[in-house]
Amino acid sequence: MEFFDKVGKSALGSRLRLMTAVVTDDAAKIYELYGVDFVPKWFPVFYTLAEEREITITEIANEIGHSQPSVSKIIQEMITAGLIQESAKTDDKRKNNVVLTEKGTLISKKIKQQLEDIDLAIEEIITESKHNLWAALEEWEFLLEQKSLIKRVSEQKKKRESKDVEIVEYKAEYQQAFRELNVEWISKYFEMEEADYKALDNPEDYILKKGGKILVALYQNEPVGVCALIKMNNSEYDFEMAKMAVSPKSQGKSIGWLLGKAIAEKARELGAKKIYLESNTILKPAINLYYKLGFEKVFGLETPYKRCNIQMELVLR
Amino acid sequence: MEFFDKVGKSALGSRLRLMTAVVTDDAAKIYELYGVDFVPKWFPVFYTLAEEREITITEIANEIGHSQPSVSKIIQEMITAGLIQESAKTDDKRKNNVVLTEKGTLISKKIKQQLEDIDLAIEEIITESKHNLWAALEEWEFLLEQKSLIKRVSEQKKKRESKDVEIVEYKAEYQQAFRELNVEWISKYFEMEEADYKALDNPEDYILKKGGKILVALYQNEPVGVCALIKMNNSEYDFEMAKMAVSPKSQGKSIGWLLGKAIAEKARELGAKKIYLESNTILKPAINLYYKLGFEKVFGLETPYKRCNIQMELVLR
DNA sequence: TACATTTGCATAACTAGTTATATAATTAAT
DNA sequence: ATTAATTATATAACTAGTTATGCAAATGTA
Repeated sequence: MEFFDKVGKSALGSRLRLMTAVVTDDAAKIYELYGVDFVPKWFPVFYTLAEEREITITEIANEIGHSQPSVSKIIQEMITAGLIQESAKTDDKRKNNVVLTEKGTLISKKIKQQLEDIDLAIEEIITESKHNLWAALEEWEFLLEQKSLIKRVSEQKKKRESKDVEIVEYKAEYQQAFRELNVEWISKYFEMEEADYKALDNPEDYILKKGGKILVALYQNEPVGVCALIKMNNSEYDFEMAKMAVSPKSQGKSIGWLLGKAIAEKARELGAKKIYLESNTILKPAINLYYKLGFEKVFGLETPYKRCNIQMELVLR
Repeated sequence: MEFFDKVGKSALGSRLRLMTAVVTDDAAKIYELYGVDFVPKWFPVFYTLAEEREITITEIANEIGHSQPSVSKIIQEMITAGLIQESAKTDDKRKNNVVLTEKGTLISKKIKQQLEDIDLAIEEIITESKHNLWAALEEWEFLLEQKSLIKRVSEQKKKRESKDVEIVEYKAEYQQAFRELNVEWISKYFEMEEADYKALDNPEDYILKKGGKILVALYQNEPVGVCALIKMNNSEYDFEMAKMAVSPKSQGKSIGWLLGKAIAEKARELGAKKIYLESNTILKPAINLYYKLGFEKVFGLETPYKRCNIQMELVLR
């Protein structure tokens, strides 16, 4: 199909579907060729029964990777066709154990030769081809089990989008964004406090002039995240990382991570050995981010904020 | 899936179906991730429209390998969703040309980034894997186009079955089979003639004692095909190949071919340079076989059989 | 030019799967 | 010993495709 060369790999699903149709269409013709009264979709169920003697419907479904209702229907069809029968009931009356009938066993023998021929035919194609479809499917089953396609795509998305994120120094024009982004999350989870208003209304005086820094994350030139480094009066810590806020609309672009990294770098540039932060454990994603950035729990410093119930530090190196 | 290791390659269809399901399930989630109001099955049609501007339903179907009704339904859904519209009718009033709406064009742009991300994610899997699924599918499409799976399987079947065919010399116990197999086809297509009865009722006297030979094809120890080499009174030919008959139930096992080859070999052993045969052109598969065995048309010999309308010879070397 | 054939599309009916849900039997927990 | 939760199955409704078929328009042909 020329189409697939044009579209690219994102049409993998369509390409697989077409190949599946080609193969299963021929499967039906193959049973006809061998004069066996058999429907291709029965095969996985039938095979399992031929191997396992006696087995429940749900067990078959798990074995062959179908849904339970699918197997349930197939079983009914095969009972009608006289290939299988319900076996002597077990003690568990919910279970519907099934076994091959005599006719079923006969067909199973008849089919054996056919399966070998198919095996050889497919083996022949594999020999003719450079890329082994069977082995590729096996590998893909494993790789997608390890990390699903949606996970992989979402990682690509993040990677691409975080490339479009730019971290810049605070300018007066970002004051409104600095205030709004912080007010948004603080008032959502807690209540705005005196110290908040001071810093957010007048970052120039309350943060920058005291020797602090503010960084802004721009996405498509719009400020979508902010974070401040506030000078502390403390022998152990030079700076507190605070007022980190990321617009909910821009989540999933690793903006928090990029801001945190940049702030730590900035603190290092300014000669700090350790930085400090205060937060609250109900902010799970934030706490998670702090751990990822390398922060560790500490105890005992005094704080003007009611909402603080966890304190952390990051040793810079 | 452990199941597939057990079953073997004949479950290729099932394995493909499962992989298709895994991939297309995630496809739906991917559109959700990107906040696009879009159904995965629309994609091939949508892509074609985005590329080709204006195109008919049947053309799309051919392009993407779907059936026409499938595209027809998808088009209807996408019209309802406002992504495409019927374009200014062409002069051919049967045709239903469709184009993207403005909304459609917008989504097409929005989707571009997404497609690139998917492409990269799949590329990543390909890099991680030893066997390239995408390339394998491409190759298989080509190889199955060249020779379908059913064709390949049927060749395997023939190959295997012809191994179980044994060509043996005539014995008295095969007289009944020799007669019946021949009577079956002769009386089906023509009428039994005087010369037939003589040879079939008493091959010992009429064929063997005159220096001829009869070979019998056994399949699972049952006689399923016969062929005679009859001594001729002719300066040019030593033998006539005649009374070849194969049981209709045993067709497709190359029995005719094996008998013919064996008869030619036997004639060579007996010192013949050329052998001769008579037949009728309504027996197309037979004539075909004779050509395959190397026989060529000749003209002019006299024959006792009414049914003869073609004469052939095989030069032995 | 009239009639047969072909083409493009829509619709209906089918297929092989799915998810959602109901029911009965069993097992676990109080 | 009840009651709640879980398990095994069946059934219903849905999905994404297929073939079969009918109709109207266009094309080919005697």
